[in-house]
Amino acid sequence: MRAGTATETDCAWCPSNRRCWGEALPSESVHARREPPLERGARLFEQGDAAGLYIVSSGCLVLRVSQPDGSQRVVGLRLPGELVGLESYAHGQQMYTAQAASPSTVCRLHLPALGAGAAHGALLERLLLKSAAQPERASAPWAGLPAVERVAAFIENYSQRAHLSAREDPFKLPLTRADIGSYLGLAPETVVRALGHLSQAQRLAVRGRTVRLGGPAR
Amino acid sequence: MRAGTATETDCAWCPSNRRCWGEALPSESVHARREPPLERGARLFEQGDAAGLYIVSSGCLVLRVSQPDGSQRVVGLRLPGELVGLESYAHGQQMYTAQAASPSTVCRLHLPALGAGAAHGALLERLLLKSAAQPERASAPWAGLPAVERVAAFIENYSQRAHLSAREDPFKLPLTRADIGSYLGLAPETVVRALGHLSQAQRLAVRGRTVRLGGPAR
DNA sequence: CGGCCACTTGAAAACCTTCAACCTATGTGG
DNA sequence: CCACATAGGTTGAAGGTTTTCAAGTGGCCG
Repeated sequence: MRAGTATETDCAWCPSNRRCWGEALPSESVHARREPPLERGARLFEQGDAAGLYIVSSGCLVLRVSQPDGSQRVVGLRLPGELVGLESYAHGQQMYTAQAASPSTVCRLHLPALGAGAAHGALLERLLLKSAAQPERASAPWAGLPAVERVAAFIENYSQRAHLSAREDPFKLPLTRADIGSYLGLAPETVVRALGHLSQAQRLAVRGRTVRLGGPAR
Repeated sequence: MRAGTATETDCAWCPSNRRCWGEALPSESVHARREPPLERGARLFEQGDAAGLYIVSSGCLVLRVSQPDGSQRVVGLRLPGELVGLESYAHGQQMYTAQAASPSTVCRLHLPALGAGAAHGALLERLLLKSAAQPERASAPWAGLPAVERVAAFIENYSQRAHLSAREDPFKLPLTRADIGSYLGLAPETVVRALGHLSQAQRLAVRGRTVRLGGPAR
């Protein structure tokens, strides 16, 4: 799939650096490695691969996640100037598979071993800004799922993010049904009915805003 | 809505710093300003306010965007240890309104004037990691919209991100209908029909994967 | 030319939204 | 302390949208 050799360069010397960084760069500021071109369909990395951060120079990458049930979903697009694989630095491995949707070129950015200190402030600063500007982060993983599953995914996600001591402890949702609906793209009534179904299927216990994961059985 | 006084502190001295940063901090490393507590319903900032970056210490914030048609949508949640307002540093102003869903406390992080150089590498590094770990970025703005609008929003968004020279120029979508559908949470057939409707309404011209924005009229 | 893949179209079924009514909890003023 | 007002929550039925299934078309490459 991938052929050719990678070449180490400084972005300041790259003719297309404005597309990537949006401004002229002082030399020595951003060190990158241009990867061999990706033909249509080639994969830059797979979900689960070792962490690695890239910036798209030309073309277009599609990001896909494999779901537990074996199906795949597209969770993002990356166009020139956008970052690919940033999430991997927080999770230790790639969170999605990146595949070229059209012939593409990318450069690998070497994050100087995180923790090495204040050495590369300028690069970090640029990356942070870019990251903040990035339009999408693995967009709504529940898009396309039936309403019941969307609500279940939301509750599950919430309970993980809130640092709940014991998974069995009941907790209180701070949101109204209308807010949950607005967040998931569902009508409030649908949220109510979905919670009802989940309750009945013993996947969780709901009373008002109080929720407990896993029915009496689990 | 907001009462009390903000107090400048160093996160290293804060009893709850592990919740925010997940590890012990060397003193002098992260300087923050604890804001007065937010009661339920209080707003930390409004969409359009001046840029500002906060970290949630306790409680829960809901992020809402006002849509052109006047309606509001919930686009995100922030729980303790998560960042609020990061996007504002890339866009110059807050991209959403942040409101306390339950009584909450937040600290404001002072990003030393961006561009000031490598001074605060450690903080930048932490922020970048946090940003990469952040589960959601203003999640799918098209959730809940009818299929036709979702597809329209997707095409519009794509054409803006690709740096297309003239808005009238036709361009080529690198994705199949199935991929677009997977991304938007729609069946491929629905994407086809939606494109048909948009074409017929002269909102865009589609032939195969070639698209031109705005009908012959615009 | 044949095969494959993407794309398109139609009809039935499933799902979700909408509308409307009603219920429950909470808090306020009398 | 009770009556009432309000906001959130719940339930049912009708209607619209989307999905699914099935069949057929078109382009590209061996």
